[in-house]
Amino acid sequence: MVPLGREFFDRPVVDVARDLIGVTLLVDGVGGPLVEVEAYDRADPASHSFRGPTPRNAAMFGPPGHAYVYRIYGMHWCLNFVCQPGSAVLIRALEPLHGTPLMAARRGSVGPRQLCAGPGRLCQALGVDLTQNGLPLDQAPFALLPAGESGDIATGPRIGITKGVETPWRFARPGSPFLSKPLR
DNA sequence: AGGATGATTGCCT
DNA sequence: GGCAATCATCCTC
Repeated sequence: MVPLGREFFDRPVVDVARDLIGVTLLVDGVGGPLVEVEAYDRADPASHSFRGPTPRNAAMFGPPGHAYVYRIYGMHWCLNFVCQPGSAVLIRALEPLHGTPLMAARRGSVGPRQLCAGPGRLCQALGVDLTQNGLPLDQAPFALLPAGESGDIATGPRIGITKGVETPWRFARPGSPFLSKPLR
């Protein structure tokens, strides 16, 4: 198994995204196995990095294996894992397994499948905001635990974008009840 | 300096 | 299924 340090992330972003399915993400001990992610890279019109570095996307051009957090629609946070320069993996959904009472307290009264199904919901459940932007993923508050077994992985078009809509860079555990949207 | 937009979510019909 | 919320960012003038 490839260790989840810098060398894991210093690879083509699509390879990293695939390999992240099943990896357990914890933020201060709260989290679970990733079931849905998306890849974005420098040559991709849907990516924040497409038009080059700016203050907001600076972390995307920093070292691999760090967090890139940004605010979307003026109200939600989205968490990414930075790979090679200008590329990152958007963390879209995970299976709530560790610290679920704290997740529920943060998310309000929603069912277990709604705790971390979507990038904004996941950040709310795990307490992610701008204070984690740029932090290394191999140190507290983050922890990444290698996947146990590599099950099936489905691919499809990414969600919520208006450019690059055909690019099939969404990766998910097929049939998982914890996805933001179903994917075969 | 001004305005359109967004890697979303939840509430309404 | 449709649409409002809500505001920092970034493009255009």
